[in-house]
Amino acid sequence: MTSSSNTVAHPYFAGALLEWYPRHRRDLPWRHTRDPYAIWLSEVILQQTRVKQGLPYYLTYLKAYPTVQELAAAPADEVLRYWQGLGYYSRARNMHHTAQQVVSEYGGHFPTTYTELLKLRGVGQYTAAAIASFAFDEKVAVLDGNVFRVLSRVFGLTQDIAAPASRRVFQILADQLIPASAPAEFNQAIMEFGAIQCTPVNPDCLFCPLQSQCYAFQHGMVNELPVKSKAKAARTRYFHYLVLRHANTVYMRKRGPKDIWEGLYDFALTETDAPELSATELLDVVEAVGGQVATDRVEEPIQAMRHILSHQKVEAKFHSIWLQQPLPAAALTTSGLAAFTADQVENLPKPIMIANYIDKNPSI
DNA sequence: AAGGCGGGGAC
DNA sequence: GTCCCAGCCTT
Repeated sequence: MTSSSNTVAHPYFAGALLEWYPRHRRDLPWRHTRDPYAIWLSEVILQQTRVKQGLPYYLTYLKAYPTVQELAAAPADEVLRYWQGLGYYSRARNMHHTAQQVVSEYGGHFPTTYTELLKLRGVGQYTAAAIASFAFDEKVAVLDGNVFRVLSRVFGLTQDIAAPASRRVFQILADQLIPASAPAEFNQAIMEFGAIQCTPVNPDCLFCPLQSQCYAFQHGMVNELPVKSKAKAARTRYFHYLVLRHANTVYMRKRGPKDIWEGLYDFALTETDAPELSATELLDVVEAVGGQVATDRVEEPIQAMRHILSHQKVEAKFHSIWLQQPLPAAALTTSGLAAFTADQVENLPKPIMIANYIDKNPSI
């Protein structure tokens, strides 16, 4: 615990935020609804995602699936296809599962309390608090990256915000600060304040309404707070994609669990510990999936792409390979590959790197 | 408690 | 290059 003087709730904190909010808030579509479905949709999309990036996806989903019933009834691949490019794809899979559960077990109506919302898949403490307060006016404080930062600076909390154990301290403080008269407004206000004014870099302290009560500003520690331990370095992986083609089809396969891009489609793949893959090894892989390389079209120029994720760097090489014959049925079962036309490929959910490769090679 | 899981934008 | 974003789930 920190010294008690730092954690005493300031009487003017909520008031200052609630005064600031209506004068600075952005006009965002999910702020015009009390529909728990729409609010849930927006909150799942905005997990670890900036408003600017998530906004078009929100509009897309609400148009494609205006109600939870329509989302529940949609094909899983279609739900995932709309998510393409947004990342953290388990959010889309969990969202689909929860939509079906809300329809089948809750009669199409979302739970109305924090505790019940927390039981839904893909709904954690933040999202449950957001829905409970925004849709049902429950007095429960949200804790997201913005809130951690604002509270850390204003109240001088030096706990590592990356450590799960620190959460308790921030939650207790936030629960003291949130006013019973305006829980939804307070939650919106503190997050918006963090996103617009109390930013991670170059916060606008000069015109900050909390300046006089901000521990970090008064102690010259704005750039020191919040304390956050560094993420460990990303590992590098070497992917060799075999873009197997025959006639007007290309072979793709759905990626499995326990690796990146679960449920998305890419090509036949072999992974190595080093950047290189010899021609012999390449042909071995083609053979392993039951392919016979056409003698006159062994390989087009190899294309290379690099893709950066938070936790991995993927260096991919694409080998375009024309097959003499379609892959035999038995090989398809073993490899998980299936033949798709260009139109079908367009509608498959794909990692952004694969989508980019296809865009650069329109012949597929 | 720690690790896995995306992609983009700001600096 | 680094950091972080309206986090959640699994181990």
